Amino acid sequence: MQAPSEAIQRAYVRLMRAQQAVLAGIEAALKQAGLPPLSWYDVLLELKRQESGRASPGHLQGTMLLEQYNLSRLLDRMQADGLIRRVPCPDDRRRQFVEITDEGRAMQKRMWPVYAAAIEAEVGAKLTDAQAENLAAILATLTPPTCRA
Amino acid sequence: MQAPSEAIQRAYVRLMRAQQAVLAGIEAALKQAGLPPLSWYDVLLELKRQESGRASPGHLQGTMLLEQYNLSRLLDRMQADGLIRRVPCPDDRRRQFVEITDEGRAMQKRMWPVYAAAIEAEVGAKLTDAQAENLAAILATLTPPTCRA
DNA sequence: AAAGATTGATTTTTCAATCTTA
DNA sequence: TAAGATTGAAAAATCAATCTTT
Repeated sequence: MQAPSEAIQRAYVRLMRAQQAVLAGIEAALKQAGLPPLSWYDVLLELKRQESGRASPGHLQGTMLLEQYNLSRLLDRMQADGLIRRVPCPDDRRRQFVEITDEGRAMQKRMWPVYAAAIEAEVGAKLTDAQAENLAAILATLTPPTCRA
Repeated sequence: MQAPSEAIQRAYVRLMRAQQAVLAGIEAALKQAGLPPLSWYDVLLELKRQESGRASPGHLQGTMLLEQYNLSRLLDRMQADGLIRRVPCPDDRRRQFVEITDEGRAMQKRMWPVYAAAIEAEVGAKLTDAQAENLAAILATLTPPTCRA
């Protein structure tokens, strides 16, 4: 058995706790404002970033570290709320595109101020920029290259 | 609105991604070994750490950052599997103790090698001890004092 | 009324297929 | 057969009460 060092164990536990605390604060702020959960924002932002306003489910899955079936149902809910729409892909009819709607763009704009304020409260208020740079650099080592923001 | 700086945003995103990647790796290792999820381990370890082998649900809730109703059902499942047992509290009959069973202790011992190897693979192999110390110190700032391992 | 814990109903996630096209 | 995506059934998480004791 490979026993992790004390230092590694401490870092691991704090990674879990810190993320949970930050995430809980942010989800609570969104809910408090009557807005949808964070995963919806992630999808909206990723689509909005594309010139075309579209991305393949596979791409979303990769950037969001989501299971396929999980994404499928997330998109169901977002489509039911009119924030995205599924568009068939002419080249390969197994595939499709997910496209952000005007309502989706409006929702992203509406969510950002609340989200930004929550990030500021949970992280910005507690770390200097130098600490944040340092933190980001170390954390990058723990994440596969493809999902590094 | 308080816009978080670029540095803060980067750190925030990487915190989310890194935790998710590490956690997914660990849960996968446990499942692969036919063991219960990580939250079960957290409960077992916290109980084992107590001299009496007992803790109040409120204490578990605090150390694990769990909702009350959520913990209640987690304990149901663990009790059904014989890993813990609920013991009435004589002083205050609203309260109770959660007590680890011999089976529970055995399960904790069985889980640790797999868990340890996964922490080593996900974190230990990617960070020096110095980086881990650094990381832990910065992350401590983001977590309420009560849940700092 | 408040604290500690649980429960019913609902939503979300997960697992294990399944369906369609390449 | 494999890739891309979805689905039914089961497990877990969530919300809004509820129950018991203080």
